[in-house]
Amino acid sequence: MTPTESVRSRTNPPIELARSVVETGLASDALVTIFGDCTVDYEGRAESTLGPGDRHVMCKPDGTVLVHTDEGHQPVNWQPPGCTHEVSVEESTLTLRSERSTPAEELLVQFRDVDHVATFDVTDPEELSLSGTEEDLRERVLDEPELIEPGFTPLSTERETPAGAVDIYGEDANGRAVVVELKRRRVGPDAVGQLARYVEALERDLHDDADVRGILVAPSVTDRARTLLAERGLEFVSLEP
Amino acid sequence: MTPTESVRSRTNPPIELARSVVETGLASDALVTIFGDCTVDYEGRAESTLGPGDRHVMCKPDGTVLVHTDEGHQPVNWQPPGCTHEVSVEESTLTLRSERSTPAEELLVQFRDVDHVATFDVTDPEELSLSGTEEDLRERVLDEPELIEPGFTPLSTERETPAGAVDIYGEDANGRAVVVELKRRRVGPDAVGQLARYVEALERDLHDDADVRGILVAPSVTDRARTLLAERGLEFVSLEP
DNA sequence: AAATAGATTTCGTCC
DNA sequence: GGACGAAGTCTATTT
Repeated sequence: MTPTESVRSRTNPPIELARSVVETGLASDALVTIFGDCTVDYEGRAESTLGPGDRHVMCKPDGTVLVHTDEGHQPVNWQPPGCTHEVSVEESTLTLRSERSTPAEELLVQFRDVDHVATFDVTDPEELSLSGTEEDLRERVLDEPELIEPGFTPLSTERETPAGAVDIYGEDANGRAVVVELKRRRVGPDAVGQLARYVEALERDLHDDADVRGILVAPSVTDRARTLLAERGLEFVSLEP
Repeated sequence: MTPTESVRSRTNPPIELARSVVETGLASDALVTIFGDCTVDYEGRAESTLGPGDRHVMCKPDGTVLVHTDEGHQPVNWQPPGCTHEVSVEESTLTLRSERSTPAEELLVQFRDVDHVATFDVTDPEELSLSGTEEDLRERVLDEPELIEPGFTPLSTERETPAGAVDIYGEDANGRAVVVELKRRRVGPDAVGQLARYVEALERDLHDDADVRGILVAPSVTDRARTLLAERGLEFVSLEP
């Protein structure tokens, strides 16, 4: 793939040429971008309208659509992967329609002016290598169980309980059952509730009246979470990710 | 703003020209896009590396950076608003560096080949108008409290408890305190935990041994959530958004 | 397709 | 700036 094949772009294209470039790009599984003055309407899980303004629209070959303004990490409107796109010209307006079912959702972008159109053939063989996730934290604890406390012995990960899968299930130096809930960031009340559900479920599951220890492992906790931990008789171990 | 002023783009630009266009765009608060074969390295709350491949990079005037592959709604790498960008050419490699502090994070994009560069002046005076949110649901319930049950009387929204603010606080036909937790989608165990915390906190707050009803209002609940509701003595009312 | 929880979640709002 | 919860969250994994 030579560079001249990989990119086709036009600045201030006539509307019919813009449509043609976009249509060809979509049909050839290219990544297509359009910049111009447009309105955006969405209807599906919710509903939204967006009056005229300059936005950058990206259509990916997997059916994703992203509409970006000049601000924010998040697109102002979008369509998730798997949607089908359709481009047309209606009354001198370049129109992009993206739809999906389950749930039924439709995105409509109408360009009063198209300033720029480009299509890109994308070759990307690489996978992202990410570290510092909760899974990395789990592996570290399994390698060094004493990070939780001396004598802690992991027995299984993803142990199933009626309340869901526990991050790490094990026992302490005294043979008491221990549920460990890992978080890579500072935690609030939600994580305490999660841990409490696991502990409750496991106590019933074991149905031998043996109480189960619950340990929340995270860099830190909020005040309210700390209070909840105390109320529920749960413990906290500080561990940086 | 005429179209010729709003877009400056180059396909297969010489590397030094690419740098110049990007730098000028960043300096003039334009939205800048680069497409080419690049590697991406991130270090901050987590760490990641991404080997060479074709990606679309967008720099927004608010300091956002988005790196998109040909798949997925989410960028493969990014930097949130507020970052400072720096572009340079090092050993024939166009390099974009984006940094922020609190937390310290850095994104490094290095282009082995630049296929396309464009800068866009964005004029966008409009705000998104969105409906079908949880807030809309709350307003509907306040307008028609009988949607919860006959005789329900809302007393306040955002009522503060030691566990956080309750969506709707009110009383039933018998004058019993009611906590309503609203969700616009089908809910799982987390929402039940949230409601349970509010009910508990309120029962203590009122400290008159009067038990408090907790009602989860959502389109539907999962099986596990339904079980948890029963265990906690909480109720469910189905309401479409 | 549903369920469950993580995410470099981001975003808004309130304190 | 921290805390808390919503989001058209998305995404991966498992059932």
